[in-house]
Amino acid sequence: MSKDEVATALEEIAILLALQGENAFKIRAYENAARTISSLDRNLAEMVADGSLGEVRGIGEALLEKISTLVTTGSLPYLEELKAAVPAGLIQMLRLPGIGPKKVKLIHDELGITTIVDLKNACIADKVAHLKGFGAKTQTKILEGIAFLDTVGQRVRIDLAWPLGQRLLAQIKAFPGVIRAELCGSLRRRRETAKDLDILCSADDAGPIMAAFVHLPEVLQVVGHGETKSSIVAALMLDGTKVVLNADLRVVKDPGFPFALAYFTGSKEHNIRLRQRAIERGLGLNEYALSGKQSVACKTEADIYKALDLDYVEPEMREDTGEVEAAEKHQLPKLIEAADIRGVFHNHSTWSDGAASIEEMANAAKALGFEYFGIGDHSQSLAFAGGLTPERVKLQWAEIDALNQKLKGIRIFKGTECDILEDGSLDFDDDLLAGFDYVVASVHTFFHLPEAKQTERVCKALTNPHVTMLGHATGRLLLRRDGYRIDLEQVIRTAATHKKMIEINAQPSRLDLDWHWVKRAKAEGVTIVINPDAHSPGELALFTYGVDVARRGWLTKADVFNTRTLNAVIKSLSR
DNA sequence: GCCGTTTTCGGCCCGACTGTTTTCAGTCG
Repeated sequence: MSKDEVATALEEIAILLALQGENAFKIRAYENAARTISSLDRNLAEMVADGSLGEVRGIGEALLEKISTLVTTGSLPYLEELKAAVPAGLIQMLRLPGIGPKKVKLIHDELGITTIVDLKNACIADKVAHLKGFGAKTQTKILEGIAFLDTVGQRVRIDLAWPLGQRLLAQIKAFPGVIRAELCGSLRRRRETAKDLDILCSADDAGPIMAAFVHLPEVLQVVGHGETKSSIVAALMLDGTKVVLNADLRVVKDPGFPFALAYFTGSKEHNIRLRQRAIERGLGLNEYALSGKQSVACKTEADIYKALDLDYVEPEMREDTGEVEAAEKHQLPKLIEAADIRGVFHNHSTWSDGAASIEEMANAAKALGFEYFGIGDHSQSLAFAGGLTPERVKLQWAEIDALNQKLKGIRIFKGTECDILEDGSLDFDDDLLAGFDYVVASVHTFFHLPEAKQTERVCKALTNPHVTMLGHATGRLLLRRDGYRIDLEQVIRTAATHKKMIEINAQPSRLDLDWHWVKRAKAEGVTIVINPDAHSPGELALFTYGVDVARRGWLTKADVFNTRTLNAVIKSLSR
């Protein structure tokens, strides 16, 4: 069983225990273990085998045994027993806003309800309002929640959440009396998806700001309206997609702004580490202050970290995956920035399934400030995407040569996104591949292969001397489709051995390689390349989402190939 | 269920808001 599968199993245990009314700290132990396992940067099976898993913080005797069983046998009797004891419908109920494990348990124990449908009927029959701790409002809230179940509370991709967040933020900044305002939460940490928007502002008088917030034009529903905190459901149409997200606004006094900013940026796990650190120093940290016998004045977040004897941690690294330790030892990397990117390689034109000519794409790349730009249209077997035959490849090369004569200030590279065939061979023969400046090797077919076969297939492609980089390593589509099953550990090692790069595909629906694995790839010495996989001029700008992933994966400018100068890239590709 | 220079028991981050309650539990982040 893979790391992610083990983590999912542990999360499931935590949820099932909560529904049984177990001790909250026991539940947290499972939640923590799930997170710890998914962010391990070593092979889990190896750690089970050599016993080093038991040395990991948060993994004690009981968890070690359960994880070992999961890894070696692929299942866990304890989990199966829990599942058998808890109806699946109860887990669905947890998605209802304002409804947690305690209330779900009561609904089940008192009314024998096991499905959402039964719950809805019980609410309509006015049975739920009479439960202890429930009332008419809770019952109404449950019914509203069921009606919204399919639209609200779902995670949303960052490229959709970000514009909605910015739109709300801009209006809040314009409210009279607002001194400072910022997007916090997972959006500030640049997670690939968001469940809600956390917005913070400072002002002397919170009342008018709360009132104005719940009346913004994007408000679909007011969930809460307190003195300093309000929650809304906000909606916005973006390119034909209706984006619906919960948004919370908190108002604090301006001197407390840095504390609140740190607090609401999270992650929760990172905050807990900071607070524990404050306690060790005889201080207390919350969203208002860092204080002991007297409060420690902090003008910025950096001051807070300094007061805790830590270097400043960029929001993207605040996941409690080693950043606190690194900040203590002054070993945090200086993260790459969008401005460091000098060009991109994996892009499409009308030669295959793109929407614009090579010239239009190249000019758009130049307008973004890029020095070089690579076309990597599809290869022949991908007929549905207009894959190029060898004959058309040569015609395309001639066009690129002509454009390189004509255009100034941007160099176009001849590339291909060459399909990896089922057996791991490539879709063009070696002679043709040798004629490209670079080759992106990608999987677009046979997603269903068993993990070992898929891994062997991709690793074989990586041994081809003409391959430069691996495209979208898992084929995942965020919130829509899991990636194909593949042992990324082995893929990364193979890439390292054969000196191949791995792409961070910056399409917001992909963001593949995932940041957890980016960290791992860096540790193995693999060079990363950030590509927008642009199918139109406008999509070139998506590369910044790839930079976000790189930052979450702790990459510096030096770790990323396309931060290099044109001359350095030419030199490297001609080897 | 985990952890330990306060070490094998008794803690485990903490505050806002809501809805239910006459002082608080549950939920959320």
